[in-house]
Amino acid sequence: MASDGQLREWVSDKLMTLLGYSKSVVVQYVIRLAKECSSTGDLVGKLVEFGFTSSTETRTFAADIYAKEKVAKDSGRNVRRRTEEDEEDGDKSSDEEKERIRDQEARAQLEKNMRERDAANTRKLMERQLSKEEQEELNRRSQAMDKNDTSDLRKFSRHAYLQKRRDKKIDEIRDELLDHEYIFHDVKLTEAEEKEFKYKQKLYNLVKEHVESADDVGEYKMPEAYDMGENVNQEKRFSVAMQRYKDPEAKDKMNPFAEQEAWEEHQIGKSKLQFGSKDRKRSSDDYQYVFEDSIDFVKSSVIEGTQPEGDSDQEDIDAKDILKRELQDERKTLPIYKFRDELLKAVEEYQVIVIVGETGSGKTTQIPQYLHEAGYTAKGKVACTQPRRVAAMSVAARVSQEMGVKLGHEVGYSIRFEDCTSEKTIIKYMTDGMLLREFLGEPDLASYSVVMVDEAHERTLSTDILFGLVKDISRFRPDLKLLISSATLDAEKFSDYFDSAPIFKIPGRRYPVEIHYTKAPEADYIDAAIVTVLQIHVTQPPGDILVFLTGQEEIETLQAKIFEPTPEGARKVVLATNIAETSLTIDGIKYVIDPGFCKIKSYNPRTGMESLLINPISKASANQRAGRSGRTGPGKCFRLYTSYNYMHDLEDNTVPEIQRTNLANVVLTLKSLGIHDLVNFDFMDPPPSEALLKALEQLFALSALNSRGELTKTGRRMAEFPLDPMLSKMIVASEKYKCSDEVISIASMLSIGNSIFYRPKDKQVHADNARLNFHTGNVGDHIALLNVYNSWKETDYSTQWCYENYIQVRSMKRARDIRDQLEGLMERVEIEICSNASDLDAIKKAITSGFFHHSARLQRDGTYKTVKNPQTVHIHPSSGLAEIRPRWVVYHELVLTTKEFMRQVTELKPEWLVEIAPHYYQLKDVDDSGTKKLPKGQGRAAL
DNA sequence: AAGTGTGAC
Repeated sequence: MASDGQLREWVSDKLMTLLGYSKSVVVQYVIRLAKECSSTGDLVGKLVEFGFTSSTETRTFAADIYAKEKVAKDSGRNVRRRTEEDEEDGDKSSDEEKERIRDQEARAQLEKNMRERDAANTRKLMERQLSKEEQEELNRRSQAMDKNDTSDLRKFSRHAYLQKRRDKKIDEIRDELLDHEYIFHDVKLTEAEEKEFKYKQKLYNLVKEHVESADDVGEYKMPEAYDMGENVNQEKRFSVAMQRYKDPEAKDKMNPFAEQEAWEEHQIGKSKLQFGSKDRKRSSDDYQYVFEDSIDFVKSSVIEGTQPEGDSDQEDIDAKDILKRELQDERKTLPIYKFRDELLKAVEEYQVIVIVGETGSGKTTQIPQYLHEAGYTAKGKVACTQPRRVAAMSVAARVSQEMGVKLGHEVGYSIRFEDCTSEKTIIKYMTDGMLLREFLGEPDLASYSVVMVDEAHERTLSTDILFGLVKDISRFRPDLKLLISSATLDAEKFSDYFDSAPIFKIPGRRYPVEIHYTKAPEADYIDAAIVTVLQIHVTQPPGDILVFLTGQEEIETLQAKIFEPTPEGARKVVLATNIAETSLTIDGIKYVIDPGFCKIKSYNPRTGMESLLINPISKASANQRAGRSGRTGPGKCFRLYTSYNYMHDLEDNTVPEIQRTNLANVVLTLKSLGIHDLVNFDFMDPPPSEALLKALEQLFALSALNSRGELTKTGRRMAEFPLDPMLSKMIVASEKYKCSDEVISIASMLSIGNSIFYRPKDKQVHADNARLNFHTGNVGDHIALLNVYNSWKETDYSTQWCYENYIQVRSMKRARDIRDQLEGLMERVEIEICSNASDLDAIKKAITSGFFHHSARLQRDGTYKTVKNPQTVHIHPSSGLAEIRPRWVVYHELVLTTKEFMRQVTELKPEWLVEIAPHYYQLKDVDDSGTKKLPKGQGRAAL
């Protein structure tokens, strides 16, 4: 054992440089010191005397030792023994005992602190008026205390414990290393020992580095929630939507929609929960995993950037203080400005022009203004369609600013539920679906002089139909100018479709993107993605990573608050679905990882079944993804497939939606526009004729079309509703059953989809119970939805009520919007709104009038068989009737997931089918005589 | 006893 003098020297030489505490040798020594001291402060003084600096660490150290000394009575051991015993179980348990005592102390202290704070808050409350949020927080806290709910406290102390434990473990390693150095510094080690020592040293340095930087900037920190309250603030809403114009570098974008909050919180909660457990499971072998299993990438190509020369990237503007003149100057810096005159000349010369404008070229904001300046608005409005609502809004807002007019006056936008236009409006941004609706009221678009179909390459259902329609009217309206704007890849195709229309190219502002492919195909793309993320992290310069996955299940740990700025020096990894392909832009992304898959919905016209399956993406999609890395600087895209795969296995373009969807609604729309010959309608990519026939057949059965395929009065009324024809028919039929009030509520709820109820993983039982409340009496899922809507209405559309019943507020608000719209349309089709809530059969008959195609009958084996086009199906387990299994059911939709499921199911009396749809069902279809051998209680007698 | 790609009217 070293003398005190030696020890002192050793400590100052070795330990002080490392600012250590709890080194076992020193612990031993200091414990002796501590015994002589009467307080922590006293001990600190002694330590400083001894050679420690008077730092926070020293004070913490002193407090730690002092407390330990009070608890532990064992102080007589020498250095080596103690280190050895540390590894023994017996000592561990006593350590744990100490931890527990400390844990308890910490909890008691915290509880005390919280009570004190609570009391202080109460005093404050009496002194001043608190804000609503503060009051809520206070209430919540005091409630938690009242209920003696110590879960928060436990969490807190557990957290503190883990933190301490981590520090302790790090110290242990360091102690070992120091001991090693101290004892063996002049002893020759075996190779294995040497290796072990080196490994521990490396480990310690890594961990230390990590811990030190994590306290500062090394880790991504969850930002605080962005709270906007109940009422949507227009100014804020637009300020967010227009962020990209204000500051292309801005990284703190915020969530524009208040109602999104609850849902997001729920989602974040889910991901947090799962993150913990996943992390634990893997942590043991992660370290080696990274280095052993790396993926070889081949840099294969570079997508060239496009940066017009002399282009100062000054999009930085602040809407409030900047003069209009400066806005005008800025317009001139856009790549498109140089092509202004050329473009206007082309528009004058040709009726249809295909514009290839890359991102950032300014086409969407500038072209309509150029057209206005050139006088086209004198002859009629300029329409510009967008596939997304937010785009229509934000672009309109920007343009109105540039033109110095109020939004909604000369420049406006029109989207569902929101018409921000007036008689003055000459430039109108709108969603493509909205223009399609306008066709119904104005089949020649007489009030427009120019129609610009933007983002045409996205090939949404609406744009595809618009193509056919605008091409058609352009023949008898030579004064109507058409601009089709698209991405590079399929410009030729658009040109061909529009009778060889000239292609006008405008460069954008894009940085080059390096494309890397894997050398060999990867077996598991999720694993490959993880490895690639780590590889990028270790080998590549700073920049955030975007990973494209197919679904929520894969994402799980999605960081919902991706819009927050990345702390300096940290790297952010964003896991997203293809929502990040088009719908939102995340700044700071430098690396994209593209596993090459996405989920695609497809429709089988033969069975009428929809399915959502994982498919390989298209080349266009892959390039779109790659492009996401080159927005703010040169980027890199890592494709988790080989270049051979890319060249030979991927399709050029994603199959357009029109070829993989139920066309009933499309056909009804076209028919109501007077287009009879659908088979010869000029689709850019014609849908399968089978799908068209199926749609026609369906509409005929719904009596929307007569036997000659002409629109009937019912059909005309149905076309007024922006709904699936079966839902429209249900509404039209509700007139007869005098229950239109209930039926439009049901229709609104059904058209939301299956996002009404939610089941947090930790509260599934509660959520299921809450849901069952709406099913009282086994009324069926449709009536249950009605119950949900009406209950929500009774609570005056309460958000709190939604939380209590595990219902998504966002979906409910949407349902209310839709219902309001439907209510307005009822007047147009002259259906009186009348309520008949007590007669459930009447409501069910109205439902059956729309959905009689979707009937199924129970089989002996407990499965169901659809009545027409027999196929085996099952009631979806989320249905209230899943266990009841009525003999006859009508269902809303059929989805193929793990099985063929009927979603939203209601019991049906078979005679209704013959009564309501005699042209579709004969008595023999609903005859039960062939099923005599059914078990008791399910036989004929049940009828 | 299950499963939520993305839009739009």
